[in-house]
Amino acid sequence: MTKMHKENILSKNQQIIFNLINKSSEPLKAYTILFNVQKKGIKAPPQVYRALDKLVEIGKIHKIESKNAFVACKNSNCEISKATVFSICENCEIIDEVSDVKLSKYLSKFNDKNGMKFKRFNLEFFGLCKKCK
Amino acid sequence: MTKMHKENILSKNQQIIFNLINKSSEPLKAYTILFNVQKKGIKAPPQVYRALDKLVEIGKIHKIESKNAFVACKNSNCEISKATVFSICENCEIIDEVSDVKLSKYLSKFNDKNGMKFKRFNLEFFGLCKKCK
DNA sequence: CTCTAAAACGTTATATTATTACATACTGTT
DNA sequence: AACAGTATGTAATAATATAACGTTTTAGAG
Repeated sequence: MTKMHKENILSKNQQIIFNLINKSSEPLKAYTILFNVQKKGIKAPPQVYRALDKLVEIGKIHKIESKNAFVACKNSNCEISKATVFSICENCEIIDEVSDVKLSKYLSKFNDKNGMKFKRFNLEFFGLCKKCK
Repeated sequence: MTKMHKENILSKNQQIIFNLINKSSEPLKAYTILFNVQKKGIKAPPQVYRALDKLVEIGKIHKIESKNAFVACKNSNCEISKATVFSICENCEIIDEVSDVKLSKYLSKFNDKNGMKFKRFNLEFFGLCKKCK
């Protein structure tokens, strides 16, 4: 018998905000999201941040820390939400989630010299994308 | 003849702020820095942020993106300021710069499938440190 | 030395990002 | 129905960061 997964049905606000992020071609910032969902009744920052926190927690979206922006996870409902790798173009700011199993495994297995056991990591690569170089 | 290095003499504000960060046992946030250097005549946020930007640029300090905090570089005046790796304890928030040549080389050589050439990366590992686990 | 361009500085105001605090409502058990 | 846990709505405010000025200092070039 395979491991059961909780359905992770999204609440109303979570669904609205996830839909917006998911159909966006670029990472969205919290206040950009807020402006775009006000017509749907989400009027205040805490509503947005609470939904974002939850969506990050369950792996539906990721936060690009260096940009304070959020993207939908592209990796099959994100089994690897605890192991994120992004590529960021320093010119046009286009951001992609890097899916490299070898890299992810390598990093997931990494242990430092202080005997610290890592549960999670976030890696952000910067450079110039094809178009901008 | 060996390659010449610019001295990178710090300006007054840069030196004050670097000294503070360098002697701190933990990452410092911009406004914590501001409060701590007001007696030295640095009174406004832009003065702090400008110095921080410069110090990051020349590799004397690094920004921990997930914490909006700054630490002094521990790697011999930081030849590798474009390739940073940190370990962060999720409980006590202690942060260390990870110096693993193999890891750094592996990541520096990494190229993604979109033909993007990376110039820089930042990796943040999260877990529980020895004490907290 | 003097001129100049770049870097650094000082200051005010404001923009952007994120949280606290508290009251209310919904959801899924027992 | 009663309860616990999650989600919601709202107002206020905290924390982080930048814009836009004008001035001063620094480091080289001539």
